[in-house]
Amino acid sequence: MSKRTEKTIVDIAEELKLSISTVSRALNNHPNISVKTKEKVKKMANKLGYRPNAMAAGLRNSKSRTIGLVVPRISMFFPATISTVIQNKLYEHGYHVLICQSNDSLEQEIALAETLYSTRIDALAVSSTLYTTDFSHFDIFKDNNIPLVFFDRVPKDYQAKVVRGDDYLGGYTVTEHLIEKGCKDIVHISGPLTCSLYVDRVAGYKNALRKHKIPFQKSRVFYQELTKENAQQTCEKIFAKKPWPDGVFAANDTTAITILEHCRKLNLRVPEDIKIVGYSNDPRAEIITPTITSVDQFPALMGERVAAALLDLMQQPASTPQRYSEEIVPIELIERASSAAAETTAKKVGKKKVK
Amino acid sequence: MSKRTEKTIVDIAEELKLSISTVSRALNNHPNISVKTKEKVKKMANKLGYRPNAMAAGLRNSKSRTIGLVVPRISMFFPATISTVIQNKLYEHGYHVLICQSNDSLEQEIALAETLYSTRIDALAVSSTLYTTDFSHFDIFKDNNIPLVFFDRVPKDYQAKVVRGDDYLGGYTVTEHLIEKGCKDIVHISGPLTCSLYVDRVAGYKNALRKHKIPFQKSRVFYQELTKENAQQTCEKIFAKKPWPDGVFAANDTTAITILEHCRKLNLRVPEDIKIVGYSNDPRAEIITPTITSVDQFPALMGERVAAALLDLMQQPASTPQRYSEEIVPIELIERASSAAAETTAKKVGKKKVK
DNA sequence: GTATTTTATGCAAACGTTTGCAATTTTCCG
DNA sequence: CGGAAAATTGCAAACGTTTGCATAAAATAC
Repeated sequence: MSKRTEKTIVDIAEELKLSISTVSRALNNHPNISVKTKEKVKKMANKLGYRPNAMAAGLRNSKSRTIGLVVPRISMFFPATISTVIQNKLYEHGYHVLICQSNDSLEQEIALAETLYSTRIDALAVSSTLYTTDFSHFDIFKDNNIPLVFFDRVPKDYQAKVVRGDDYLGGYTVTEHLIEKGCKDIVHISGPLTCSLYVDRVAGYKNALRKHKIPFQKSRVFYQELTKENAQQTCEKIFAKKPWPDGVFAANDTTAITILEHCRKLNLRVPEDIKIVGYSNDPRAEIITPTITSVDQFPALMGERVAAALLDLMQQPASTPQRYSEEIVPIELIERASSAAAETTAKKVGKKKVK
Repeated sequence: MSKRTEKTIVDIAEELKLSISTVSRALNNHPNISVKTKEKVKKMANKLGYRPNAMAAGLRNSKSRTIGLVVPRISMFFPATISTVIQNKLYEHGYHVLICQSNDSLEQEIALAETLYSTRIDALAVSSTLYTTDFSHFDIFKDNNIPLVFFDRVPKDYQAKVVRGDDYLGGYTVTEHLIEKGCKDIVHISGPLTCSLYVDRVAGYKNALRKHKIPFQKSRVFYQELTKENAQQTCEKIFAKKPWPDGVFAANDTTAITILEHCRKLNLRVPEDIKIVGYSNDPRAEIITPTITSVDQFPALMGERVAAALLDLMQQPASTPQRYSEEIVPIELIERASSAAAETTAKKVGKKKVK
């Protein structure tokens, strides 16, 4: 294999005794080129096994047709689903998506911003690290009029297009739900407050308590990265001394599941002795016994909104003042067995899948 | 914002009254450049907010520093984990990974191969569609000496580097396990035979049966895309008429879970009346009640092997005859409650998490 | 049959790097 | 201090496209 095998439009031009520009235009279906020539060119391109060089084209018109996507991790249900949707949607429009993971490390997120900029992505969508409070590493994109969309984990005070869930309402709804089912002492396991969405959920939690005249107790809220390990530790703390809570609002399903398992070990009955609600509606929530009440955040819908926002921003001329609107994706409480009211437990559990 | 804001090495050169080449070399730490100049250049680069243009560099030396990754879907546990590992590993070495999803559509896979080639990726890793039997759309990569690694769902007769699980052993081990636990009539729900890994698992299943003198019955094997919906339909068929099987070997965990739920509806006790084993060790398998025995395929290890193979192949000069070796990642049966022997059920179930 | 419009093609510059080779400067040594 | 070797720096071409402008060819009009 002698290398030198890469065919270019120059080769096509020579072969056909045409100019390079004609070939380029023919391949791009430029209207000024006659149908006859176009056919000839395309046929020859095929024959020679020509493949366009995206880097050359990209360099020429400073468009990479690639979009950056930064998420904490794709192994988590919620961001994975969103990423899938974004990618498929944008692919339909001829864009590649560079899916990158920050692994919830601010340092990695900063590095990613830098290298993604170097690849001259046409737009960027990001769901930030839990610990990102300063978003200035994304300034480059703004400064250069590169569409920038934040979703799910979004900045608080940073001018940019935002697509997020209704976390205040989520927190409120869950808490009120638990109260209505009879809980008087509800623990909330939250993510760190460096992430605004948890701030909102906590606010919802507090307001629901207030509305129902239940005193808010600082000691009943825990702030932590929502991993299984942390959930286990927190369980130890919660159940170290009585009184035990009769309700738990966990800010994700991994945490809810871990608590459920812990309760099982303590021979606490769920939902009779303690009710549990998670968040995000992870597929595991409806598989475990008892099934866990959770909050659906409609990740597919969010993905579509993000994709639409990206396409929209790329459409409008760079001169257009970037739109900094905020879109809110609805949430829906999915009631399951883990939070059923005591007397209706049997019914509720039996209810699912009534074909 | 007047555009024209993008700084280039030319700007740095002018600012510093240096030549473009010196600037380029300085930024790349070329040994011929004096330390003093390097510092000066880097400082100015910073000051001007210079960011290298990866496309220009890529065009010049026909290296994109980007690697393609094609998987059926990233929302599935197994490929998601592998993708994560590959991406993180390659990122450490300065490569981007374009994670793309074929959505199990051959058509999309072919299109992806084409467009990924156009972006001049430096290497490609792929886990194919269930239905890919003809792999010739990847010929372009081979013909142009672009490293090509297949993993998990790999081709049967196609010259390329391959990293795959030990599916024959997996099928054999699961089947023998069920037999040893007392099953006499084992149904196997397999993926379509267009995908070689299922061929291997079926072979393992058959051989285990033969070894234990259990006749193989064609009607006890089902071939289907392993979705929840298909699993439900197959359940209908299996339990439409007696005798019912006393063991099920499902080729993935989604299927195993669906069967388990179906058995619950039929008031069949698992594992007492029927034992179930899944495949891939999805996190859901150890959350459901009873927990489901499954086969760990060590996705992280596989991801590392794939990443290593990619890096290795990119290292060696294009002239080196491409190595077409096959690496086999081990598997391990993770025994759980769903396949425990009748008499030991209690013990087994109680055993997990004995702190 | 010439002038004018319309349609189709070609020229050449530009995009931002990298790099072989040549040129220049510095260092070193007797 | 002269000259050679070593250390720096610069020139210019190349990577494969796209595109404004100019030109050529064909079609239309008079």
